Amino acid sequence: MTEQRTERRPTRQRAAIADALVGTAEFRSAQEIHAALAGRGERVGLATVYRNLQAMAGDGEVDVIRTADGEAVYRSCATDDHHHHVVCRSCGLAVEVTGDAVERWAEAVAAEHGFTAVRHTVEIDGLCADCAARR
Amino acid sequence: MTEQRTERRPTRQRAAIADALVGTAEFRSAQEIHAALAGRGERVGLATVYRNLQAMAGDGEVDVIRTADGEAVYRSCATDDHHHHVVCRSCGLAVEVTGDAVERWAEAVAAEHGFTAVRHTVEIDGLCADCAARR
DNA sequence: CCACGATTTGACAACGGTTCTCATCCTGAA
DNA sequence: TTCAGGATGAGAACCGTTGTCAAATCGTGG
Ligand SMILES: [Zn+2]
Ligand SMILES: [Zn+2]
Ligand SMILES: [Zn+2]
Ligand SMILES: [Zn+2]
Repeated sequence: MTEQRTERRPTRQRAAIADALVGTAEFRSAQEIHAALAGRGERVGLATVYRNLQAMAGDGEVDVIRTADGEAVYRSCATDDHHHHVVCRSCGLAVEVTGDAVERWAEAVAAEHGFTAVRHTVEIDGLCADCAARR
Repeated sequence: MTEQRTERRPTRQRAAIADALVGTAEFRSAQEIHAALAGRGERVGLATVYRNLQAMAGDGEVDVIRTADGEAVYRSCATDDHHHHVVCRSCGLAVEVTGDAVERWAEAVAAEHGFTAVRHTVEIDGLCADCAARR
């Protein structure tokens, strides 16, 4: 359960990928990040992007969720603490939210059925105010 | 927001697929279902399994969730009402759960940030009592 | 400053799940 | 029964992701 911060070596590529993630409020796929880096002149292999992204996700440096069609999208979190997201279906805008209520509910309902080592994923999506207005 | 029950034609294949889903408490992938049907002598094309499965999911007849590696797995729900699942990471056992607390929380936290047309997915996973004991 | 073992990278092949294509088969309605 | 259009199946196509392995890179000890 304890996140073991695997010792990893700092490289230009890793920094570039991390850079591409900061500042963007939306979730981005590995391929989008790869393209963004390429367009910016940063030469980074696609496999490297995938490798680093999942390494970062494993270390909890970034959040990763699955789109409806199964694609993995990443986002650098503002906080290290456990949290969830409300994502706009139209523009991708994502805000981070927390809620003890859900956390406790998840834990309780699982325990109630004899489950242990419980984890959970909660994703909320809708239309942000801007996109709703632009209708 | 209202699920429009698309008029679909009844076929032998559709029935077979629906059959393969009832009785099993675990989530199964399209390919597993296809294999199960084949082994049972039911000849159904893989594409057809995919098509029907997503059609049923669209109509809310079955639940669909994504495994960690992005594979879509389906399960016929015992109830038509909105609910969630607690799934065993080891054996796949799934129990259906509901909770007004989460529903309200999701709605509230989304509205709080200006989001509308809100939806959500909540998946809880852990080790069921049996699997935990079998350690 | 340099040599060396361990990591990391990158180009490309391979993979696996899902979707597309389209000729053929069925179904419900007339 | 006939007919128009939805449904099916076999296989190719798609596409995100992972594997391969030689070459480049990094930290370290000398
Ligand atoms: Zn938006
Ligand atoms: Zn949580
Ligand atoms: Zn179990
Ligand atoms: Zn719910």
